[in-house]
Amino acid sequence: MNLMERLKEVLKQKDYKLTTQRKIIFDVFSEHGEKHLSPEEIYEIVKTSHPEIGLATVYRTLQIFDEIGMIKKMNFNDGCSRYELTDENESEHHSHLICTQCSKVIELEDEELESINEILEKEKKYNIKEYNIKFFGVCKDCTK
Amino acid sequence: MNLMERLKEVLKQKDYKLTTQRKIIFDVFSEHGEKHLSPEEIYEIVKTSHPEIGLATVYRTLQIFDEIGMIKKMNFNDGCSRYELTDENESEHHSHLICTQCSKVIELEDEELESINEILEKEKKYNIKEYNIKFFGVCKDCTK
DNA sequence: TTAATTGCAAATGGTTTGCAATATT
DNA sequence: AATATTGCAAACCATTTGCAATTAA
Repeated sequence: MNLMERLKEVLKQKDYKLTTQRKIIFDVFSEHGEKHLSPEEIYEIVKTSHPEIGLATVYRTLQIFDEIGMIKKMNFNDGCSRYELTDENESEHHSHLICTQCSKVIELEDEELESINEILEKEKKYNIKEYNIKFFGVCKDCTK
Repeated sequence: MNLMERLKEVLKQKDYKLTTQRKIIFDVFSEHGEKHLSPEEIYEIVKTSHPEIGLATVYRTLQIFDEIGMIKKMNFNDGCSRYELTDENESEHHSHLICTQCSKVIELEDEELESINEILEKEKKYNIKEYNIKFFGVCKDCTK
């Protein structure tokens, strides 16, 4: 099942309507899957093809997408929230490297995260459902 | 060396003055060491004994304390930033459990974090200086 | 004495909300 | 047709800033 169909299904399931605006905003995520977009950035992208869409709609839509689990809200301490498309497979585990020099955000690869599962095992007594790990350091580009 | 002396020293080292207000605000951390306080909460505490202190001073002071490394700014997605006294020993590594039901924040114990070091080893190629891990789940109280 | 710091009030900027018009089911 | 959603503008709220008065060094 592709992403848009999944969106359609999950929206219906929660009694939300599939509006033109929601489709357009969701498309931005499909086309910028790798990035962590802020509401303002999404608004700017959407405006180029659909100038009539309001910023408030973007915010409300992001809230709903987050609530139904299609995207994930995150905070990189840069003054705004950022959103990333949820990965169907390992949906609730997030791990990023944030470069303290250029502020670039790098997604860590699966293989690099194996040991996290060990920690989760250890922490089972807390009923952990999700984790969010940020490593702060200097990325390869800035190290040069 | 006690905390206040350390503050005094680090402030001087960075050419900041040790003002009455800074002492008062720092005392709040000594007295509420275990909590993650927001600027507003600190302001409320401080006001009871020193009503003349302004909220802006609290914000500016927290910024400086964070900059000089005496406290650490963190974000629990509850609409404000929160600060915690820096631990001299393992200063740059933070790990919390956030209860998704009661929003309580629990600091994880050292022993529970051993495996994090393994990850850090693995990630050395990124020049990692600091990490910040949040586990989301249900705490013991809420599990009952 | 002099530059940093403070308190206050006003400004800022990301996010939310009220409401009448519009679109989805 | 009934209800949710939209766009707009105004409101909100955490945080920042300008400035004249105060204080630490």
